[in-house]
Amino acid sequence: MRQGLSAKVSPMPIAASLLRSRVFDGLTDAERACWLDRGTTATFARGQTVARQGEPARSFYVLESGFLKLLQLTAEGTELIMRFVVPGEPFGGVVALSDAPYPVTAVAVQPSVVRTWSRETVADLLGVTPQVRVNIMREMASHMTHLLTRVRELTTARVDERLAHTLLRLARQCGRPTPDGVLITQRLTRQEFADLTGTTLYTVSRTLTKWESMGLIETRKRLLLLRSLEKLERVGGAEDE
Amino acid sequence: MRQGLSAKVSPMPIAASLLRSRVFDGLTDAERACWLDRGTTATFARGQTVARQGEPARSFYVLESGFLKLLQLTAEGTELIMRFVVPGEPFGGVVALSDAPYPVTAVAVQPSVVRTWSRETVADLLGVTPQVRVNIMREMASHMTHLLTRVRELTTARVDERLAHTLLRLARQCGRPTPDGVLITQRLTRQEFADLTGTTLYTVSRTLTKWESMGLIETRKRLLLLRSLEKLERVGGAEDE
DNA sequence: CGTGGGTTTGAGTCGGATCAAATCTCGTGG
DNA sequence: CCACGAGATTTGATCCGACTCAAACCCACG
Repeated sequence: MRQGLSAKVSPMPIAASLLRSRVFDGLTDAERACWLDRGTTATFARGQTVARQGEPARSFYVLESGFLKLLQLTAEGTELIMRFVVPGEPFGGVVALSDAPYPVTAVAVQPSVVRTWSRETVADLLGVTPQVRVNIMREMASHMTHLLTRVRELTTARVDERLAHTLLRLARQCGRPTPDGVLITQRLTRQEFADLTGTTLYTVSRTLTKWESMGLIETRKRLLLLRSLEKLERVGGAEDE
Repeated sequence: MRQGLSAKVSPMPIAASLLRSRVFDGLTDAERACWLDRGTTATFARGQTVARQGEPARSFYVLESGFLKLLQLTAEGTELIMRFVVPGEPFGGVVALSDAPYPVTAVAVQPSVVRTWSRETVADLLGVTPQVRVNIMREMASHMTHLLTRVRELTTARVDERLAHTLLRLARQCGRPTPDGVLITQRLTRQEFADLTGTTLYTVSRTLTKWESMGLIETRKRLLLLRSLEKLERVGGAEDE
């Protein structure tokens, strides 16, 4: 049923992204090792589902490598991307600690390796290293804040402004600096930008084209290059050309 | 001043809302009493601000009596209501446990009494009763889920549908059953409904008027009476007349 | 009574969704 | 290595929901 679980499971790899993950802040090396030991890894191909919205939460995850999107599906099937997950980031924590169904679906955008802990294992390990609970809460608090500003933007800001913020957020999360600006290191479709911003792919296309002609951004081999973060930040109020 | 739980009648119910608050689930009576002891109460008149968005978080709160709204302000001054707080509900918990500025402003809609714990006191008490941390996380998880569905609704649903959901949520939070339907026990202005739904007071007015003429709702002395929750739930897809 | 906050209602406008179609890209297999 | 086809993107034309502005109205209150 869950396609993802057919993925292969291996015990050995030591992922650097896990070691420096902020969920393990404040732990000793031994404690970190203990967490890693007790988790299993699973790999997912592009498009596979790691966890499904509405299912009872069975596991806590940290992404080792790859790239995931967390999304909500509407009744009509439109998908809305809540956020992306980059290596080192946890997900499913919300519910490994309270008990509720997963609030979102996690899908691999790139081939991904995920470290997994069962509910019981987490409960067990938290007994030994309660600091992790605090770290997870910190993550939650930060997502909460993001969601709040997103709700605010959705009701007050124009599409242009929201798209600009989406790009800036992506730049922060998976951008690489280059001489000409910040390159977003993921190939995202117009549709995905739209799902992320809460608009349609057509509007995204038009807007990006406009910005490209204004020299704000540039598309290089399917990747987006932001030439000026400052100017992007100012989009919204000052729409002229 | 604060005494054991062995019942003592007083004109002001002594924090009954606090005793049954879900933040204190799983605690013994003694532990609850301990929390209550260490908190101080403060009262706020209608319109006063309890905590301000952006300020460093100094306290954790539980509402004893009254009614609060948590809102975000935009640069232009538009306010957007994130949620209401009814007696027994905590707020500011997000940040008493991580450390970030308050993500929202809390304003008293009705004269309110608030129990307050300082950051340090909370840290102290959590050492003794760690269960409270879990309870707070459960609250956070539930708000998170609400925010997620709200974000989804804002991008996909029509105003009618969103307003209907707003009313249903209010009914759940502060509704009282009557023979004719559920009465929302707070006098909210059209503007507040709008701030809550992410629309304008004009659209709210038109929509409510329409629903009233359809017999879905009714205004009684400034309060809103929902005559049929079921029909309200079906609004959105089925707009006809 | 007046006065002011809240509400209703009307008319006009526009951002952005929708639908349709042409064009581009790139991975794939021949 | 090239040509093909599926998916992605661009662009145009049209339409509608909901915001905006303006004005009248309704009440609760002193």
